[in-house]
Amino acid sequence: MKEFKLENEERWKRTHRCGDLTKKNKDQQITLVGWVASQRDHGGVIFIDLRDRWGITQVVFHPAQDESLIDQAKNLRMESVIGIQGKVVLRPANMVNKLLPTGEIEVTVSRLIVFNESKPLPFMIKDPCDAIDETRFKYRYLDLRRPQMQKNLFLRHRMAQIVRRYFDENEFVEIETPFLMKSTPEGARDYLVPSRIHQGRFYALPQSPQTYKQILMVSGFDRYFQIVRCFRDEDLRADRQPEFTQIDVEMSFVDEGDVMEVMEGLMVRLFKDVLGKSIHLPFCRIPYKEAMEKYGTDRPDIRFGLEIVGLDEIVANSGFHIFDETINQAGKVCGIRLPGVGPLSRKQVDEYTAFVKTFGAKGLVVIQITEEGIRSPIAKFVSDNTLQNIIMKLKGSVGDVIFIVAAESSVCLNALGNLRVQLAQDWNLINRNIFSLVWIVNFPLFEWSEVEGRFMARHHPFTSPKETDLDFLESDPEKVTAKAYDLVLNGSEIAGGSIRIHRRSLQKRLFETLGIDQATAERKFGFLMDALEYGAPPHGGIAFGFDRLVMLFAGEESIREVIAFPKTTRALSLMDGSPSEVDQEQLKELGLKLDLKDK
RNA sequence: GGGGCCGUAGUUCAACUUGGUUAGAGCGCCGGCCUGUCACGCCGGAGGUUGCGGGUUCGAACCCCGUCGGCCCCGCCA
Repeated sequence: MKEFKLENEERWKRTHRCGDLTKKNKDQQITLVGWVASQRDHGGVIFIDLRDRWGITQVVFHPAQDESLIDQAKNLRMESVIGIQGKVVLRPANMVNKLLPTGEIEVTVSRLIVFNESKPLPFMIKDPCDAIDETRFKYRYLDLRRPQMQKNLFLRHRMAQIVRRYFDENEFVEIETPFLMKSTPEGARDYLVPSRIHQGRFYALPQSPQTYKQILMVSGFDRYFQIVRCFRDEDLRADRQPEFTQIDVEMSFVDEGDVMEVMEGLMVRLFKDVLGKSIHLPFCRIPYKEAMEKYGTDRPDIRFGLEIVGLDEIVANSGFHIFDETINQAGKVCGIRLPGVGPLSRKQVDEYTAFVKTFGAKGLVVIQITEEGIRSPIAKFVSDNTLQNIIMKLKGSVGDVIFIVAAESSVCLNALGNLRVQLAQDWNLINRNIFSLVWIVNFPLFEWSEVEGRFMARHHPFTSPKETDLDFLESDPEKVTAKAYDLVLNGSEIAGGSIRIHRRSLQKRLFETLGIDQATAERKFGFLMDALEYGAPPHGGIAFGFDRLVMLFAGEESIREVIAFPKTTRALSLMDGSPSEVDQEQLKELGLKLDLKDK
């Protein structure tokens, strides 16, 4: 590798950026800096595509120029960083590159400096990237040079700015809350941070700034927001990272409708300013119960039909023991109808059966309505009458395929809810041009946890019950509805919030129902309970999953595509190698000893 | 914690089903040619601990077990 000198770098201050030059700049003497995006050596003339954040400009070396310049240009490698000085010239009409904004011109180079040569690359900087994820993550700095990744991060930036402007205009104040906070019992696993000064004690990284923002309401800030990192030590998914970004919002003296209205305004603004789309207000609101029954999930994608239909009455006492048994054990028999694409092959049916089994369903009953008649493995077990009733209830006609799951109620709905989405994808039933925004409301406040053997807060333990349900809090917790709301975009939960409890007495009752004894509640949440006793206003709020929102706006399938430095599904950072072991000295200073699980 | 797919040259893949001579190809890299390309083109060349460890076998990229890593899903994620 040749040495080069960086003499008098001032001279290499750029006059333009790589996306700037057009025929208006004809004959100007200019300086550009950037990366070598491609080098095309024709033996005589040499072309370089010079790239920076703003674009690409073709620069040309002509053989008439001095030898050392040509020699340098010949040896330029991809992704080396260079500066050039030269003259802007018009390209001959038949050489114009219509794909480039700068395609009408090129720069005839008279001077070249190589700021830094690049080694041969592990992969080409191009869209789409042809490297596997593992390689992309290891060389994330190269991956982030790709136009698509830059575009995604610019989009993320723009959305963050719009969010800030919107809330600022509406008199929300952005206040930073601590990253080092108290570990709390409920919820996800905490990331812990050992304290050096107080050995044996730990901070936790926030799962969300929930308690702080409530306390800011007690302090009278009335309207708060923050674009803030949150941390949850749980297993990862395409839409879940251990650290992720939330748009956190809280308001005082509001009810559910007030919070939703402000958020609808934000969504309207984002859709208009980012995507140029108008969306209709107010968003449709679906009660939790209806969402579960019709779509088998609390985050329904309503861009397509395939709604779930209950078949309990029709198949009760049908003589088909799987149906009968399910209903006897208080389970559910439900079906969905896939219109007009049948009949399906044996292989397709097997695949869908395997699919519902991953959600705990024991099997999948398929009824195919064909020109030749009805085909179904259950035809020999149930009466023609029952079969006809099922088809009638689902409004089936020739070419349709009906899928039925019989199982414990939540398993049945969950399996069909997921099958519904899978079918829509497989059979192209989703209109990609539509954005469906729905509020899910009237959530149950509690959920019975088999694992814990107690009721758990479905949202979080500070969520207010509806006043009408207060009497059931102790007697029949499952009946209590929460003042909670989720916002769902195309089947993705992008925000969730609630009106909070603002009186200590009610908060205490809630902890009791959750099986958190008074001492524990006092120890873990005493500061919040205390605050509620000093003039806490009625308040509520919401939090958006910012990464998911950006992902959906970017049309990406994974939030890793909109996070600069993401973790893998094993929560590793392949670029910097975190998490990593630390020196004994560091542990000692913190008063920690390792007691590792045997492998 | 569980299930599925995957790991072969710098890189992306093929060869694995059915074990058998020297593990192939594209891109990149190196050398040569080329004055209008824009993923330039043409000719030639180098480049491999088949993730790692063990087993089966006369013989393993291929079969088996374990392990590490990537992706997707279930559980989990107040």
